[in-house]
Amino acid sequence: MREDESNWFSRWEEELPSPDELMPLSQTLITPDLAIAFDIRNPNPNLNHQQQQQQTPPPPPPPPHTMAPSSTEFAAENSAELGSGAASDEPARTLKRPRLVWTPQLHKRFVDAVAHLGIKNAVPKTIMQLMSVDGLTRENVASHLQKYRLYLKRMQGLSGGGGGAAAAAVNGSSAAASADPATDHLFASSPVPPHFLHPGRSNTDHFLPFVPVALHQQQMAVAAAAVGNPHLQNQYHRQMGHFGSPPNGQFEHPFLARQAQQPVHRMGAPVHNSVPGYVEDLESANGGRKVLTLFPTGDD
DNA sequence: TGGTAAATAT
DNA sequence: GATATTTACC
Repeated sequence: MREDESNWFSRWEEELPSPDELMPLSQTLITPDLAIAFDIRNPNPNLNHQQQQQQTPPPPPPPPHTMAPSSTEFAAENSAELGSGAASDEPARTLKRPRLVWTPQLHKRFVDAVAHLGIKNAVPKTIMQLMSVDGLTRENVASHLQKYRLYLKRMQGLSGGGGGAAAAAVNGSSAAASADPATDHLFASSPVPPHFLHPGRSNTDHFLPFVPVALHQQQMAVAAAAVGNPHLQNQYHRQMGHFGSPPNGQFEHPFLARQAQQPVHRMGAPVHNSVPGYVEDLESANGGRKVLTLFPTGDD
């Protein structure tokens, strides 16, 4: 196996949903009522296709190369409580964010970020910035990173330098050689850059021409399916203030993409196409729980 | 700020 | 009961 990085990029691009496939962020879904309810001053559906954040302060960890146009902003924002009289002032602040669900795709993004940064430079903050997922907190990433590292460790141990388990995991298909079925399921969703598994070597890992173990059709299929999934609609349902929610479970209000201030440029290369962000699905499960899903789980 | 461990939720 | 994610601490 010795492909070059271009492969990654290619794959990346392929896996990235095209602007057309993506749902035009929020605005479309924001009804006047919602706008008011959320105190949205500018539901302006016209000029909201561009990210206004063009700050490009030299990030400490220089991005290895350029990742595909990943300006996708998955929004991972929770809206304030409505009517429930909870915190109705400041939005996400000290409020309890809904549990974040790491979907295969979100995880993929994570892995990609880590891969491009290199394990060495992959720290929560940086990863978070690269991922550029709105609403994603450093804690979220740190937490996930912790787990991910654990997973990698397992892989190393299992593969024992061979690559069997690792390869299998990388393929993410038959997690037969995996350590934890459940854990692997998520992690296996995205390919694990080989160099992740073998430390030692050079220090500048973030440049290692890593090699996709085996990009099998399954992988592509999975990615494609996930990306091209028509379900990419951001139907964010949630319980409004009124508890008399219809049993059918209708979408109360769309989530609001919050183009917060991203101090760091996204991994996205100089892409001018304003790629609509991914969407999140915030489901208020059985009367109370709020789960934040930043991505449709179209994966296997 | 990053990493790890414990706590809690699902 | 196990796992996933969050929170607390170092």
